[in-house]
Amino acid sequence: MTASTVQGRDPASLRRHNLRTLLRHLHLQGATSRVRLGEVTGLTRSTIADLVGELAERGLAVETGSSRPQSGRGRPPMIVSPREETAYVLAVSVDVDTIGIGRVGLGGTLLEESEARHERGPGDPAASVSQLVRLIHAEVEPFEHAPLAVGIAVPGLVRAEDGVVTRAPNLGWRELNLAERLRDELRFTGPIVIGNEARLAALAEHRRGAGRDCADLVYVSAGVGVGGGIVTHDRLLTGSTGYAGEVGHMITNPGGRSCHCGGRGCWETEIGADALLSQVGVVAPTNRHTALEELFAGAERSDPEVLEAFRRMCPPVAVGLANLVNVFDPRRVLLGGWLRLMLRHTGEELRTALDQLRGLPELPADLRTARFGEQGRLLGAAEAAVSGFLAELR
Amino acid sequence: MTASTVQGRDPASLRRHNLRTLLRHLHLQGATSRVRLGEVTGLTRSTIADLVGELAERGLAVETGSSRPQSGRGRPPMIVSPREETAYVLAVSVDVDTIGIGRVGLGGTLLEESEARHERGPGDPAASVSQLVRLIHAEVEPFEHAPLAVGIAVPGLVRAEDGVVTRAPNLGWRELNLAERLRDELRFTGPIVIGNEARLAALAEHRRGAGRDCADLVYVSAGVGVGGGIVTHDRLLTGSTGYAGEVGHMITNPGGRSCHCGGRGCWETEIGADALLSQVGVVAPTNRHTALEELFAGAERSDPEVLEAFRRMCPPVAVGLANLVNVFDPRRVLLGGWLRLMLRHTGEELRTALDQLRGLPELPADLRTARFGEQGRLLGAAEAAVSGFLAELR
DNA sequence: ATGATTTGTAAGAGGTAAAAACAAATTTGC
DNA sequence: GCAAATTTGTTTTTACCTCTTACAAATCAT
Repeated sequence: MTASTVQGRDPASLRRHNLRTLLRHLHLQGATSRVRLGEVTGLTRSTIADLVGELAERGLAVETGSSRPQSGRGRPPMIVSPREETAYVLAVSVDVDTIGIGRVGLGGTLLEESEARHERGPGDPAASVSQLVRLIHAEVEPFEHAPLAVGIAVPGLVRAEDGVVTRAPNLGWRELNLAERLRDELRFTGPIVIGNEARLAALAEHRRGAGRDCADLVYVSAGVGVGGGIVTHDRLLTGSTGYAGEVGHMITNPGGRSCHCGGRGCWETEIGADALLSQVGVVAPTNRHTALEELFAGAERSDPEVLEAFRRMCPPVAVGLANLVNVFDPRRVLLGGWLRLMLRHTGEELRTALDQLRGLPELPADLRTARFGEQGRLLGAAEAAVSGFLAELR
Repeated sequence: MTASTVQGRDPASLRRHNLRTLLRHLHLQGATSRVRLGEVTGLTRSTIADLVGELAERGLAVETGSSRPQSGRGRPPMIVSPREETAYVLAVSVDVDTIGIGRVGLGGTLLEESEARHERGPGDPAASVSQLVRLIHAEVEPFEHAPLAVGIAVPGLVRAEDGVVTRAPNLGWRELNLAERLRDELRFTGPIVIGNEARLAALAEHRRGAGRDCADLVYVSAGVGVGGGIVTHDRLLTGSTGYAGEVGHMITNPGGRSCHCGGRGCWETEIGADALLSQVGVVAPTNRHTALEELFAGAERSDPEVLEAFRRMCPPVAVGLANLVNVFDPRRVLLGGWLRLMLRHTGEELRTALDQLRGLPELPADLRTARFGEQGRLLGAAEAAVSGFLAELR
């Protein structure tokens, strides 16, 4: 993400700004009539016609003579739609064991998706990088047009100013300029945007999920660890080093156990997978993943033991949520991972615990389940890629 | 704060944008040569000349044939300065017992300041409003020109979208549209911006204080209560109801005492004035204010008993700071109120407590004392007023 | 004093969007 | 069916803003 200097200076930048506004609207709202575009942007019919013409020429939009339903009388309007065939981004989700790739059209629909085992070298990102290059090439190969941009979700810290992955402990990466390495090996000149997976999942929820209408949003997802992302003023929080929104390391129990981050009493140690599993009597499982799957399955069939475990977890979960709500004052709080199950099955208890902790009954927190599960990070990577493309649009 | 629709649409809005950019630069950076303005904005000499001409005509800027020191050879540049005499804002700080008013010139200097006892009615804001009107009129009276805007700091919750004071318990206000009431009684058509005092103090630190170069900033001030404000991406956080940044009600001790907010274990109950005073053996003082003054005086002369109290307060203070740092990842943390004294006298202990709690030694928190004390909220109100003026600039 | 350098000024050109006038497509009313 | 009303698209003209270019002014270096 290169820091764009000034928004608008000369007439040309004014046009870029208007083109961007139109494209962003098409991406987020989908097919829109020309007239509606005019109302939204404040531009006149003639200007809209001109701008849309340019978008069509560039292969970013298509105009279709109005589709079916005729609402008023007058001449039926022309409908402008994002052109997914030629205008798409590539979304990549790098995980510890797998790499997911998706092609997402302008407009936000996931056109294709594929997954591969992540063949990574010990501590050395070289193997990962070259596998990424192969996978991306394979994904783009069948299509005539190159992607507009590439977005990559990574389980690690990403410095906002330059997109460098400063630390990804689970991958063994440190200070890796992934975008630069990929740009060199990929022969791709468009924007390559890197982001933390949880932050990108939050972005996906904000743009297309359960937080579409919320300018201020807190997203928390509990799995093995506790990740999250925060949107304020319709923007994803990054902080000065990309650590912002790393809610798992709030200190919710100052006297608690020490955390792998080096801190003490982190939320993650209180409500992470191990804490949850210990509530059903599973301590130090041989395979944490399958143990969790079993627990989740138990929740689905309303196993009383599992529900009781959820109930006992409500207070520590509520402490963290109370903190977040009291500091960020979000319009909505979205819960992912197994917190979704908790909200669904023992939501009443969770809300009660939260209300008791934080007071302010006239400003109740709006807890909801996140819309996307595993797919969130991929969709978020796509959204970040689109934003990157729009930012660099010339 | 009326939500401005689009940034730039037509050529006229482009000019407005450029005028705004120039004015903002002059306000924040002070006198600047024309050439430098061109470098900063990317505009050409001729355009700068034109724009500066308009600013001068409007009484917002003055051009002075270059002052003294000649650096290079060529023709000496013309210097553009904000014109404080005609371009100023009014800053107001409404407090429980006093009302402070200041005249702040474009450029940020406090030109005059005055204070009056706050004569408020019981629960009814009418008396306060009419006193504000009188004080503001008296302040503006001697000057030919009306202020560009008015900014008001209030000890209460201010809804960001419409500037309504939703709750100010210490004043007995609820759902008060202060801006509207003042606009009617004041016969003033310019922007009137209302903000929470702690948030505005944070803004002042960001724009002119100890956080000038920080896009991400956490400000915490402890007095009787614990207030704060948070800046991210160079913007003040407001949240959906203006509660964002109300750090005193983070829950730092889930098992702690109940707080007046209705919550439990709030940071404010852990590190507020009463908690601090109890550390020096003062419980339920007859006059909390004078007891605090005494304690602070003790700190100034390094009274060992007071320093020991500070030391004992380090852990609970550190818990809240660790939370904030881990969630916001700020470039810097600014401490106000008596936390300034704590940092100055027992900073070593505070930093140690913080580091032990939060781990991440490679991302150390940068704790600093805030620059402004009581004056911060007034200067912040002025900054908010200038922002309001720039936003409404036509 | 002369040339180099930097900055200010003025006139003309280019690009962008708005305004106005007109054309096209559809519904409504008869 | 046909005309009027309505809405939208298209074309032309106009206005605005900034840039480019050329030239003038003010200072320093030699």
